Amino acid sequence: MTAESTTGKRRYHHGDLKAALLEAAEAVLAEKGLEGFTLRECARRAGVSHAAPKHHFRDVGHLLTVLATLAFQRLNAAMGHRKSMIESQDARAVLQAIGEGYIAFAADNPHLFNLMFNCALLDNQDPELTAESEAAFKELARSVAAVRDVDDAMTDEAGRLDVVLMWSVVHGFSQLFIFGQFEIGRGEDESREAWLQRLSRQLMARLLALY
Amino acid sequence: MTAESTTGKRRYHHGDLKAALLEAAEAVLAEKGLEGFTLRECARRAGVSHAAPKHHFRDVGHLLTVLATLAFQRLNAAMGHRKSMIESQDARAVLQAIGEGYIAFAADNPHLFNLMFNCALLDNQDPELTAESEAAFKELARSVAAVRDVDDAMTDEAGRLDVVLMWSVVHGFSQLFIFGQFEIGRGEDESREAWLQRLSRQLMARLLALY
DNA sequence: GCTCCTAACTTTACGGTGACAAGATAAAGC
DNA sequence: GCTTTATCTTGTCACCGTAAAGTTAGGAGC
Repeated sequence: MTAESTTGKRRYHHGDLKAALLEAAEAVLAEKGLEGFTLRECARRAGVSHAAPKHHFRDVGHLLTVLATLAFQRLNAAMGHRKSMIESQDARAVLQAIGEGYIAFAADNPHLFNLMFNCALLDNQDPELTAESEAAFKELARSVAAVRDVDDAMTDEAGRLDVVLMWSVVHGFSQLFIFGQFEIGRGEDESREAWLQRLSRQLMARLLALY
Repeated sequence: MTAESTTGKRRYHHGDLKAALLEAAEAVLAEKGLEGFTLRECARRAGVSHAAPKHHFRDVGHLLTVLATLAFQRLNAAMGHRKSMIESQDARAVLQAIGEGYIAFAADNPHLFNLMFNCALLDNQDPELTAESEAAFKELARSVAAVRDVDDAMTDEAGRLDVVLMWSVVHGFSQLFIFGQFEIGRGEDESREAWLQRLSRQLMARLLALY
């Protein structure tokens, strides 16, 4: 792909700079966080000059918007994967899987999660971004509808409320977990991963007691 | 206090620059958001040179940490106020009031809420900040304990889970509401405030059905 | 009153940032 | 081969946070 990897010499034309910049951006985001994110650092890692990104992205907000769109795709994939992993496709089990998938994605990609839901630089009018974001929402709403045994959860007031509740729980938990607010109740002999898995499972189960 | 307000002339010594900077900081945060926040803009609004803040705050992170500490105090006050407003001190009514207070604060001060829970520049080791943050958490845990009719909600596993659930709901809802993710289900004839009030009330009521 | 000390603030400077304009280069089309 | 065009570089600008050094004013001791 990039000639550099084979010849070791830098070409004037990168080859696939757009993808390379997005990859670099995610790495920078993971290392430095949103406040430490800089476009120039991305360019540096991709091995190009500081002005090179301009040709592929309008500005830093545009790059982040595209990255967030990809992140939403991965969130959707994560939820879908969890859903496909369970044997019984019982509505309650599906909802549980969707919720755990949401939380697992957030815990695995805290920097991306933060980007998706807490970045003022994002262009929320961007059609591709909103499409992916709505897809995530609809996946969740569909699961709630199934548990309520209706076609569309958003048609009646009670259904809408349950979707809001469900989303709030998984989102709030993810956020607070990432921020480290729950560390108090963690046993010392338990790994962070195991603890998260247990907690998210219990949380969803408790919530399902409403039905 | 500041001589400027009475004489109209700028003094070399401000008088109460620390407070003035914090006030300016909140205004800047409200206008420009966290990504548009600059220390120099704060200094400008306080009518001092760009290096003046250095004497009162180590760096930009320190200023934001102090501001976040004040914000947590206000969150605690908001919850306490809601709690004091209800006539019956029934445990369920109290929990409902606490939750609604949390959400109301977030909706009224989205910029501060974002600062408190989504800013990597904050010094989470700061004792004053952690003290206020823990106070908020304890207020919530206490309300959950009362509903469960126990002294301390954090002693048993089920109690801890309910605290986590409760916090996740109010926090996640606040976050998503601020981000505008719930605009879909809003009637056009309803004001944003009335809608929020109704929604948060219903949300807490639905959650209380667990008990 | 005076002097001295020190905290509060200003000025100046440095490296880094995003955005923009203009120039250089290579790849692709004819 | 020649031209066109997209891609990338260099150079510049205003602005940022931080630091060092200089300036001012308020207060303590006399």
